[in-house]
Amino acid sequence: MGKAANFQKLVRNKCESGSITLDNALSMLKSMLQTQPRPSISSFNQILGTITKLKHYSHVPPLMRSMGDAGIKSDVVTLNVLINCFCNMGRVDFGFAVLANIIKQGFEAETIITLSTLLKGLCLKQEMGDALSFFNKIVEMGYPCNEVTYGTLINGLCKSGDVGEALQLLNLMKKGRIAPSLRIYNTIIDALCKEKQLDEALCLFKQMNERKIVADVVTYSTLVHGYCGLGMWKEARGLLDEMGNHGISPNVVTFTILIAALCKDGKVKEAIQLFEEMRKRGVEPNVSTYSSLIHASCDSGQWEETMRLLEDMSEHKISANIVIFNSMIKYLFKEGGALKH
DNA sequence: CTAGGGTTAG
Repeated sequence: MGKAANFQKLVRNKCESGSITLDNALSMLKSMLQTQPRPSISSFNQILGTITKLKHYSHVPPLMRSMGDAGIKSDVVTLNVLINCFCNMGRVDFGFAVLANIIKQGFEAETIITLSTLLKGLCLKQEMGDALSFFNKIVEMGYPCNEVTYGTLINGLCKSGDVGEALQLLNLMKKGRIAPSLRIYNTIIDALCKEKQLDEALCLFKQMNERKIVADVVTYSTLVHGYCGLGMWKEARGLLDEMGNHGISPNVVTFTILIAALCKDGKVKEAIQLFEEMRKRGVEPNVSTYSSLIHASCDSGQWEETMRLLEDMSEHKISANIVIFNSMIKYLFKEGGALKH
């Protein structure tokens, strides 16, 4: 293997190690700028991509400027990383300016990645009208939208509260023979549940089965949340058992959804019961689980229970956070509660 | 090497 290929492999291994920090990446890139002969652009891309994954978006544009100063030529991948960073920094407008450069180099099959990235940028800014018309433009110009393109827009619509439009897009992609993935179904089911359109959500759940898409713990947890939101405890509990029959174990989030809902409805006793059940089943609670229980115990004036839960938390090496302290402070200052303790 | 989600607590 040649020296250059070896180097590229070294960079790749380092970036994929999962333990790389921003400083590692920056110093690696810095030394690469001084290396002769120049490492390939893909090695630079790899590092810029890593910095992006670490969410240090604002570092990328100046780094690319110093690469340009050092005479290193960007390729489409480099520019896509740059656009992605601009989008995540809320500067989708800068992203579109870079698009002009890419289009000057001619259209390529992978241009759809650039366009999908920009679509995400518009969604992040909650400019859904612009996002929809940009999507239509992409279609009009004949770019082959793929599952990710649809997924990006569907997620944006769901998060902005427009599930209706999201459902229309789901149908559109089916017409275009693009198979919706599990993540798309999970996104829409979650949005429907939050809008209390449980029937619609269950309809999609059924449709998933027909399409041989296997629901995961997120799908089930989302539906449990939906049932809880309507106070349908029996159904929520039933689904918890049903997922087990499908070989999917409820996790800490699934249990916390149910526990929180029971707490909110004043069913503290049942919540504690479920809390104990999850422990017996080997699922460890997290700070959100405790938060729900502590809030409920404060609300019902059961200070001893609150203290017991706090102790329990510290035994499990979980620190209380601002949410938990808020519940306790609220209790201590209301109705002279602080005087009693 | 570049694009999407990820369900929970006040």
